[in-house]
Amino acid sequence: MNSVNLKRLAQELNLSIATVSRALQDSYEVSAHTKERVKALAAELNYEPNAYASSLRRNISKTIGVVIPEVNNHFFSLAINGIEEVARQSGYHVLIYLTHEDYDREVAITQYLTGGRVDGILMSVASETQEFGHLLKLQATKPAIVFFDRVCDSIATAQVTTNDFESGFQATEHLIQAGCRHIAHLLVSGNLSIGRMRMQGYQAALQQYGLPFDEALVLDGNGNDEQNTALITALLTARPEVDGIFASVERLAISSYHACNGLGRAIPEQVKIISFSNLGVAALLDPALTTITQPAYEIGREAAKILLRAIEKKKPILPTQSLVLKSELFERRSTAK
Amino acid sequence: MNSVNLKRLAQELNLSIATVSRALQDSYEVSAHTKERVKALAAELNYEPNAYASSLRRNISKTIGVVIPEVNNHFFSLAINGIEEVARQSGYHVLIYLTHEDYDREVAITQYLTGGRVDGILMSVASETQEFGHLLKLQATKPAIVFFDRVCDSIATAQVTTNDFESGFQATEHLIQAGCRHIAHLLVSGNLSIGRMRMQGYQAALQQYGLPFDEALVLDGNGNDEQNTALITALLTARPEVDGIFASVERLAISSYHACNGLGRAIPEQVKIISFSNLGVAALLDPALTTITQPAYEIGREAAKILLRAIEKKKPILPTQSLVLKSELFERRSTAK
DNA sequence: CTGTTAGCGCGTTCAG
DNA sequence: CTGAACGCGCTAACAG
Repeated sequence: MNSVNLKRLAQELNLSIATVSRALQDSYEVSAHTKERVKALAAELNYEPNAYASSLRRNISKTIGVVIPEVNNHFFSLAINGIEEVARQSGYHVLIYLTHEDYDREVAITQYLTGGRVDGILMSVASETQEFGHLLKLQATKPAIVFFDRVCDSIATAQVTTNDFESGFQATEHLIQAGCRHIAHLLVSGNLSIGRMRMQGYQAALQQYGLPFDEALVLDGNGNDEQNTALITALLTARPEVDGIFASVERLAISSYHACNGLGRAIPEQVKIISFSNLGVAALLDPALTTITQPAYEIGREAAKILLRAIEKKKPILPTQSLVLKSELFERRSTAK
Repeated sequence: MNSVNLKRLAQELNLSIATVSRALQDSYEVSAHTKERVKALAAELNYEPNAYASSLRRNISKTIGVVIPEVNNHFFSLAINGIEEVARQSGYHVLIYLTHEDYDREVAITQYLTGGRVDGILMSVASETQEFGHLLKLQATKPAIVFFDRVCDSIATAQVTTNDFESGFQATEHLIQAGCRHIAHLLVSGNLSIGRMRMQGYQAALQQYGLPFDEALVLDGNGNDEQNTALITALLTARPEVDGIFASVERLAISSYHACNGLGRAIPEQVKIISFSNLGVAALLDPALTTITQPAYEIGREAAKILLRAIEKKKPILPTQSLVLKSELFERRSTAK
């Protein structure tokens, strides 16, 4: 272990530990001269305070935990980016935990976090999670929580989300205005709040434009890519009138792309595709795919800001601090019509 | 703060703090009966040990730090996945720090980590980093370090890398065997070890197959996507004989793809492209792009395993424990010729 | 088998 | 302005 501690500095300078401690904290009750001496030696010996001793004493860890389903996803990794940025600026450290959409892991993780390891938590709940007892238990102990993207309404705290209903509406409207009359919707994990909201936006748009809602045009793409492609191919074969596809997640847009290519349906002449882009891939796939992008980086930043502000002020986080950011509909370079 | 601590348990059970502590650790010198009583109450009150007190006392944090350039990258996020997996299994926590390829941040981060916050560090050095003083300083204090992917040879420790020279050779050979005679190489950050190795593999393959090395066919793609696309377009225009492109990173393969499309060069009939895939995108772009994929997840796992094993055994990490994993050349579904 | 004691390194009284 | 003393919650050595 690193043996450069306050005691060592105090000995070398013939000062007491208390004075050294105060000097390093720029306490007003220490002479400028001693401050200089102390800081000089600290720098020379590469003194770094022991974070755990400090945390133990002050009951503050300067650490936040990020609990997310996975990291290998454009949305979440951008969010982490934003979180880390804000945390670093405020001198906080970031612990990361992946649930892999597994309920049991989520419970185990929240249990660790009860132990005072973190001052606050940023969380996106796993798709499997249906019970929220572990979150209530967590809330009962110290750490502040802010949910982002995948929220939990049972807990009274702030949430940072995107306008999924509106975006779903907008996406569908985009296809309708482009001339589509038979629009399929590919959703994922009906269990997730975000999927439901997007779906509702889809239905609302259909209704507003006087198009029928046909349940047969809604697919649940829970399988792997091959299975999804097969499902979509089957749908397009059975219902050749489908002229638009609204994919709730990017993976399904890619499967749609392959399905259309396989069937020789031209994109976008015969079938127009619009998709949420959480992978950042579709934008590169084909200029003809229109994407809706969540402001992942900003979501991370804003969620972290709310959390850190609450921690620093030692105030509870209120649901009224929730934020809804806007996704951006991104139409690729105009396709040669 | 959570006031369920050993003292509280001890009081309620009329036992000493020490006994409660031992019981919770399944010490052999505690009666089965008391163990039961203690554990029952601990479970009931949701006792979770204070991690910092324990760390302070035992001088072990059960935490590792991961220092990487960015997280929004298929390679690094998969690596984190592997790291988190191994860490979780061994009861370790994972702190994450992003350098954004910035030398000063890297220095600041390594300085924090001197403070005993972590037992070990997994690191991929920033592309900007040329001086390694901060890493030497870090090594002088406690934490064990293992480098992965972007290594630092000045530090005597284990590294987990991929066979970049061989892969570069193999990629070039693949193009040659497919009939290419004028192969361009797109590299990135000549400063990075991995880029150099791939480039050397390229040169070695050319030599072995008796093809000339033409420096004009090597581009450094450090700009943004548009700039890179322009550069490649210029190259392909100036040197129409180019019939193969070996991209060192995926971003450049995508730019190549767009450049070829812009010039009306058919892929793969006129130009064959092969690329390292660190984004996981190219594989979806076009079946005609052949990719070389680093086993990112395994790299993360193996690096973490080496690190944790050393920590647990309290033994220094030797360079001889280094590992070289193999990248996989992944030829997409045979393109209809 | 259990209790007492002594720190880990730091921040914060309370005295001077 | 500085020092002595205490305790955060936990573990480990030493007694019994």
